[in-house]
Amino acid sequence: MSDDHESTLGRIETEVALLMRFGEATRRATGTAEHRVLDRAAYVILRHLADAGPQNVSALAARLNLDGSTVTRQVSALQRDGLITRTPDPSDGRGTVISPTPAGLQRMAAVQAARTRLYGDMLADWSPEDRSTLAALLGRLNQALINRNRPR
Amino acid sequence: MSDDHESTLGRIETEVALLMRFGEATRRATGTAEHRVLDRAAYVILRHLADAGPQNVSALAARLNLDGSTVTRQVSALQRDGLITRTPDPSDGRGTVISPTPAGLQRMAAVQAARTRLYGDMLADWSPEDRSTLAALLGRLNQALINRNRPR
DNA sequence: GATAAGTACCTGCATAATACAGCTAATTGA
DNA sequence: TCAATTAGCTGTATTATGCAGGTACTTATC
Repeated sequence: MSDDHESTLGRIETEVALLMRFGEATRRATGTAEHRVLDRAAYVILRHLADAGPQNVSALAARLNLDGSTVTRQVSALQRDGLITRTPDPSDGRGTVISPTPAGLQRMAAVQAARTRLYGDMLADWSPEDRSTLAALLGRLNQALINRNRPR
Repeated sequence: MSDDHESTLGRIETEVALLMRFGEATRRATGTAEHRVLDRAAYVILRHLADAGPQNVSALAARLNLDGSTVTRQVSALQRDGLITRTPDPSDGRGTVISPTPAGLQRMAAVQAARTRLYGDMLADWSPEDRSTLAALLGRLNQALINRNRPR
């Protein structure tokens, strides 16, 4: 347990906490008017549906660390706005499969593009190496978080 | 605007969004019982008081990207629990200076240590270089966020 | 194949953090 | 002196979330 380790971990902890604050503030500031539907988890849901294909509520909830009821409500809102469709699961009468609609994918892509543009602006003076290093390390950090939350 | 840039930025955007979700889930899971006081902004408030010294509500709100009323309530809760003290600002009769109490600093340090330990566990198999690189890049990312929010 | 146990989803509540609007008191500037 | 500004507080609404309970369906056991 060297001082180096401690201080580096402390810095990581600090920076992550700060990043959270900024992320929340940004989400609040940007998501007020038009696409309020994509607040919070909704964007991540559409994102995951686009990435991993249609799936049911439970799978989404497990993947996104959310309660099933929360996902149910998010999905209902998304359906109300025509961004996803619910179809009965042919292999399980209890379940419903959630699929993104073209409009949903479009909306998601628009938000994604806006966010990506935002990062592009902010990181305009970063070297490509630093950018891809950040992406890689964040990916590893998230993987570590996943492994911790799901020791399986 | 090469494809490399786009995809790297996209990855950063993805990973940050995921990190947010995990952070919220973790906070919810850990902060339930005992030190619920340090939920959300409260921890960051104590943290900032410890780092930057006693200051008034407005300064905290500006620094933490929060509404003044939110900070007022957080500070009230912290005072109720004996973690900060309010003293009249000698140089401005309207203001009150918020100072951490020893108990507050202790509580903050305990949470900080727990979080740091958590990161230590998760990043146990990371090389010291990768850790410090992550810390540095997160710091630069936050700085970029600060610069964007306060173009000043 | 009948019944018990488990699962998927939904709904009704409660909670927690937050913002906004409006208020009072104090400061500052003309 | 008085208008404009600022610091902080309080009332109200919003929003995302979890938990508890209910219903319909599935799976396993005998």
